[in-house]
Amino acid sequence: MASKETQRAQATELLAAHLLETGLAQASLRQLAAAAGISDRMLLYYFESKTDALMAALGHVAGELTAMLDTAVPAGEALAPAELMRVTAALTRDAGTKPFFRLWTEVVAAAARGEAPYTAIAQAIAAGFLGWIEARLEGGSPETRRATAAMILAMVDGLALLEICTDAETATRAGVQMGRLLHPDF
Amino acid sequence: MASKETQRAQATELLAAHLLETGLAQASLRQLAAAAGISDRMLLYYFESKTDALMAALGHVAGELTAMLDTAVPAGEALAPAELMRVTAALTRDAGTKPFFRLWTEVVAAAARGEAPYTAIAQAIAAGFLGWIEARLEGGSPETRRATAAMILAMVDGLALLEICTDAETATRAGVQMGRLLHPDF
DNA sequence: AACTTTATGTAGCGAGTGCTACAAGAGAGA
DNA sequence: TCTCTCTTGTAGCACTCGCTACATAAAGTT
Repeated sequence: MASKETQRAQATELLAAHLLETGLAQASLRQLAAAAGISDRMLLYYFESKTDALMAALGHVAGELTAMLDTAVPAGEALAPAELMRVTAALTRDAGTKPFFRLWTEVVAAAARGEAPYTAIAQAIAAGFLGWIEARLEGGSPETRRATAAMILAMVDGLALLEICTDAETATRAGVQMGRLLHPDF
Repeated sequence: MASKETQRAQATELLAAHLLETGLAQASLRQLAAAAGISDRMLLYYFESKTDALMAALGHVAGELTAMLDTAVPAGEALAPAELMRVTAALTRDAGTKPFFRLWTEVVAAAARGEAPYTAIAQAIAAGFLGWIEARLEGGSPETRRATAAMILAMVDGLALLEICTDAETATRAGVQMGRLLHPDF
């Protein structure tokens, strides 16, 4: 018989996969439990609350995404702003990372609504993203790099939003146009 | 005694004000009714359904915002992409329009979750925004203008999102940095 | 074997959701 | 005045939500 920790870990992975697949809309206690192959009663046995379960699952998701991003652009590399923006924008459109950014958008959206657990989660993940981008920017003062990193994150988020309320092609063209309009050397 | 249409119109205005103030999170049938100063029973007498009421209220909000934007940049003017982006980014940060963009973000967010009424609403409003921007862009082919307009909308949305998951100052700096990195003449 | 701790199922609570059936009051036309 | 339609209140339905009380089964522990 597996221990509580083991089953919690396994449930976390299943929950993460379920969130990536179906989004936050299908995230009631009973739906999450079904996705993890257990009863809602047991979900609340492995986790303190629904919030606890969501935080564990979203943390797991964030870890997966970070690993993917690190593979695409290792920590040692440093790129010019325009170049890094092109790379990150392309990453956003990549089929492998798309579900992640879609889910990320939903988390920020929930934070926008002021739903309690998501506000903290969104801030934590955003801070992680900003750090990731900042570490891969070359040149400039720390302040400039931070501002540029924030700009890149805004653009990536904006493109993800655009894809929601228009269509994939419009978003792609917007990303390409963004690359064109940037100073290539900065 | 006021007619049904009159009371519906008055309720629409009150609902719009309530949505601008409190966001979509406080938009249950009973909460909306309370904001309009009527019973939920009457709300469903003036409107066919909650969806109907929301669409009317959000349509009213969109009309208000369009009027404000038209005042800031009249329909006749045409600006260079970098300049229009600066102007729109500044408009986003303006105290008067801020509640609108905050609500707009929530609507797109709900659309991202696949909540039925919001998907259509978000698409309609986004199309309106794109048209508004496109009409104020100078030069370039229609395709280029459309792509540039989409880019500007993505940027504005991205900055609004950034403000949610970081802070106002970071978002402001990102907007400023965006202006710096753009080709001034395009 | 007796006992304690851990794991799991059953059932349900109280609150909130969008929405509706029913009836009573109000106003207008005959 | 007598209908007849329009307006409004009361009450509640069927559902979902997160969560919990209670009981039992399994597994150590002594």
